[in-house]
Amino acid sequence: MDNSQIIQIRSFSRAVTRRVGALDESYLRRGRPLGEARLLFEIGPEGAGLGALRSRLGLDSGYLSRMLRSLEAQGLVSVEKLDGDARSRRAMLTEKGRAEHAAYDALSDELANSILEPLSAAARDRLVGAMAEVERLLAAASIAVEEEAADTEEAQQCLTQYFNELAERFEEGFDPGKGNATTESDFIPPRGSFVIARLDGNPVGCGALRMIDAETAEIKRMWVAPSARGLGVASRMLRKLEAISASFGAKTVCLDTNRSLKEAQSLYKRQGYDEIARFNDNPYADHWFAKRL
Amino acid sequence: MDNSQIIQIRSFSRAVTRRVGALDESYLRRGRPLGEARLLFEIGPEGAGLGALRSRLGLDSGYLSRMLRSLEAQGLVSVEKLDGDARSRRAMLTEKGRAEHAAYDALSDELANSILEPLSAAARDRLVGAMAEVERLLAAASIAVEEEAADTEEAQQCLTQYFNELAERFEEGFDPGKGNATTESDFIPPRGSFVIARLDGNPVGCGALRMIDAETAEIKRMWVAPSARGLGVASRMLRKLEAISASFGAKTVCLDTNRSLKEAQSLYKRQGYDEIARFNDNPYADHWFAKRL
DNA sequence: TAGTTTACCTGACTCAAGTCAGATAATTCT
DNA sequence: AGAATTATCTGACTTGAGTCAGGTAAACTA
Repeated sequence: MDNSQIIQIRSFSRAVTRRVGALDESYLRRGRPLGEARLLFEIGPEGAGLGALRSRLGLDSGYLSRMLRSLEAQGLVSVEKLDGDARSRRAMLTEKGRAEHAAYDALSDELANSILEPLSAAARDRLVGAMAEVERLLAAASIAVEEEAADTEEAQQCLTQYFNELAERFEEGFDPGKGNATTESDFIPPRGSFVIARLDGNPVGCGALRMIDAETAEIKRMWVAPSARGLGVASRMLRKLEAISASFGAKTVCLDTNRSLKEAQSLYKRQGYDEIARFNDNPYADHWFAKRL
Repeated sequence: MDNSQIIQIRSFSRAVTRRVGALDESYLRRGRPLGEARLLFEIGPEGAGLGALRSRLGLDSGYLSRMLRSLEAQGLVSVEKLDGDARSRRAMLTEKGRAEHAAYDALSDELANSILEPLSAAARDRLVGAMAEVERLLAAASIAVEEEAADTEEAQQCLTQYFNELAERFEEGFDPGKGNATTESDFIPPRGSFVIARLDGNPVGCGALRMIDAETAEIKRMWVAPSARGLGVASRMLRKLEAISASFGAKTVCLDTNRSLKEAQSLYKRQGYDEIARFNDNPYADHWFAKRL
């Protein structure tokens, strides 16, 4: 690993916690413990269930309860029984609580503004652009690719989005039923596998493989959500699927793709796949690739 | 102010404290209170005077003392009388303390590495580049331009660097004495003024003005340290000097510049200065500018 | 040389943050 | 119906972080 990159990251983290970290401390500035301020902020104008608050803020139930009593005593929050379940409760901001919430909001805006204010318009654009880039790439770095079952609701959501996109992009349209001998039951180990890429728990991509014979795996269903493209998610999924194929005994991985999926073709070439002759009768395939593991 | 920029900054700060903030919490991971860990880290392999530690970490003297006793008890730190002054003391890491310091260092590296690891080489470059840009522009945003006396040691250091640079850049060389009727005593209010731009307390630029008659101010000594160029420091100093000029009753601000200082000329034009006829006999001046306030 | 200042230390405190072991009431399971 | 589970609450605790009011010895100042 490039050492100068590590040094830059450490330096960045120091600089940001020093300069932008002040933004967090602004919560403190309204004469309230940080914990209560965060809680007030997290409850928000719409209110929130106590369970959700506990898990989002990572609080002990006793601790949460005590802080809520304190906020109630300050007249900022009311806790009401609501749902069908009379055990679970919901915290809501009172009138005064909403005003307080708005004040924190204004403070945060003000602090963000104080960062922009000294800069020229051009420098502001550059700063905001670079922040967006950092945020996006930090998100990319926290994407995890894991083997999962293909029949869960989330897997199905990925596949639906994948099929919708194919229908939109293929010149000839796309009908999932047509000439498609593969089903999700092919993606169950050890005859196949299914991976999902997740960002903060939410699926942002999927990919599948099935063994077409003892030494050959076929990659299918490679899809990345539009919001996560350009971050290397596809190649990470591909590498994961190749590793799984190898563990199933595959010596070769092959796949097909449509002429309209240009990015996919260049990805496969970049990852060491060579174009080969047609090896199946998929009516939507125009190019066929293979790679020896 | 552009609201989408403020939203981006707030979103950035949330993302960064969540993802990189973990880097700070790594200090906690060695089963030691954060305060002690920070202190250990700040003492560093070379050791540090207690006064320096107090000011750098912003600690109460009693608090520091207690933490040092605790680190001593753990065998990580020794505190010795050293300098001439037998009251002041110096904290040094023991052998064990240095090992602990190195362990924190390795932990930070590891965390930085864990951010890079999932990314492709191209994405790493982009992330690190964007981090450098953010860091640089956050620094720029924290630069403060203030009116100060021109005869302090720091002001003199700025001017020395300014003159050295002129000597390097002017084709004809530069001799501060030659044809230079202006001295620092001209930069004392209300006949003149001097501003210094500081980043974290360190001077990174200066500029001066003197009134050449009741309604005309002249800008002199505009200089920005190479490390702080391209961040809009010069235009901020210029605006500050114009505001001061106006408060002294000036209706017009004028200045001269050498043909080799291209950035300066474009800055003045950008800021609304028009080129005018020669108004002084400065042998190093090739262009003359003026702006009505 | 006596008084003041400085650099550090000690003890006694406060307050925030968080943990843990039950208690209580509603709900679900058998 | 009775037992187990769940969502929340209460009380008793620990630990960290930090403040404040002195105290001591060395160094400076008039």
